[in-house]
Amino acid sequence: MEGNNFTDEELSSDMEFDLDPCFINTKYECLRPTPLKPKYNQCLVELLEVIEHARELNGEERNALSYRHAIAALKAYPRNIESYAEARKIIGIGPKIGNHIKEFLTTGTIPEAEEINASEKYQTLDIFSRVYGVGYKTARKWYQKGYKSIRECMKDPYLTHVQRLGLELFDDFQKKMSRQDIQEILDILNKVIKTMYPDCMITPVGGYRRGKEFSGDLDVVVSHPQETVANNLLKDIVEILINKGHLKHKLFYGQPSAKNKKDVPSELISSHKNIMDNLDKCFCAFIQPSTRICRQVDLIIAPYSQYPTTVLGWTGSKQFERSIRNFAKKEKKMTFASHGLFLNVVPRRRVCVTSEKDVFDILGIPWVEPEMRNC
DNA sequence: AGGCAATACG
DNA sequence: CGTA
DNA sequence: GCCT
Repeated sequence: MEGNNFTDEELSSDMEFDLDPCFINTKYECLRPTPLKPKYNQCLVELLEVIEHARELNGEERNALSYRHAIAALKAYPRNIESYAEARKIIGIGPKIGNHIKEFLTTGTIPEAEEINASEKYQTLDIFSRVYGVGYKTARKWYQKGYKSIRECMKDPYLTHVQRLGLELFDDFQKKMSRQDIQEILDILNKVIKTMYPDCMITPVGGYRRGKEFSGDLDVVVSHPQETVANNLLKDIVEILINKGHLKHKLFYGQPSAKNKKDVPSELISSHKNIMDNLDKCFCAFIQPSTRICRQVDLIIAPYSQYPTTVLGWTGSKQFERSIRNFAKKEKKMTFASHGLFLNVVPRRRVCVTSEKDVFDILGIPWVEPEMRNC
């Protein structure tokens, strides 16, 4: 070190190697805002997302998760990454992904991502996995059987009921909804549901609430101040939507059957009587009047007391949800789920919340607008 | 070396 | 177990 | 694949 009379200033003023001070460098994505459309690192993020998706299709979930962490950080980063050293300082970017970034900085692309994009196999797996009811296992099975198109998959003799529906509705479900399309459906839901239950609360969640310009589906959380009324909510709503000709199919219909069976060491879980607090939901194919296109609409019913956590839990993004759950468990000895916030002490205790912000406050997470939860 | 979100349905 |  |  002798002879090197660098001042602190000089040592740390290599902007190239310093993280932007505005960036919140954390492994918990929920602790910082992540915009839907970042101003920086867009191209890099797109390429890394290609690799991430390929890992998922390959069944390498943990590997894919690592890419997701890195991508989330880059989306939140307030300027373009300019060096390998800079990238490596970001929590979540290790040697492998760091090398991809180095390649990108010198060549303008990532070879592995280019190979994946050019691969017929991945193009096909990608299509198959977009079918409702089909994950990477089924997609790969179909690919191995030699299927090349959705049409060929429809001839498969082992389709589940849901997969058959997913294939039949594939073309419609592929069509993205504009915010106006979604508003049209929301207007109908509001009118139909409030005519029957004037006090019903109806909140659109999912990507729409996060500000997405186009959505593949619409998620809606419905609740009612009177728990007794809320009991038949889903059944009544689905029934009336069918009667009015809006619903074409039920893709998934789960009810809160009072079966809290299993080894339950009993009474625990909640201090209240809400053990049968399964959320009920109906994923359905909804015919949009103006276009006659079948839209995937997910109706989620929440007991009034769980309304805030359900809205938070269904707003996403997927990574934001994983992050907030992870943070709650690791840093606060709590469990967060759509059906509530719990303190993991001896008798596991439900923590009452009256708003979405309550959850952030209790967990000690700075408020993040829905539009900034796009990690 | 262990963990990576959580949970219900078919 | 596979999917959402 | 990355963090602890």
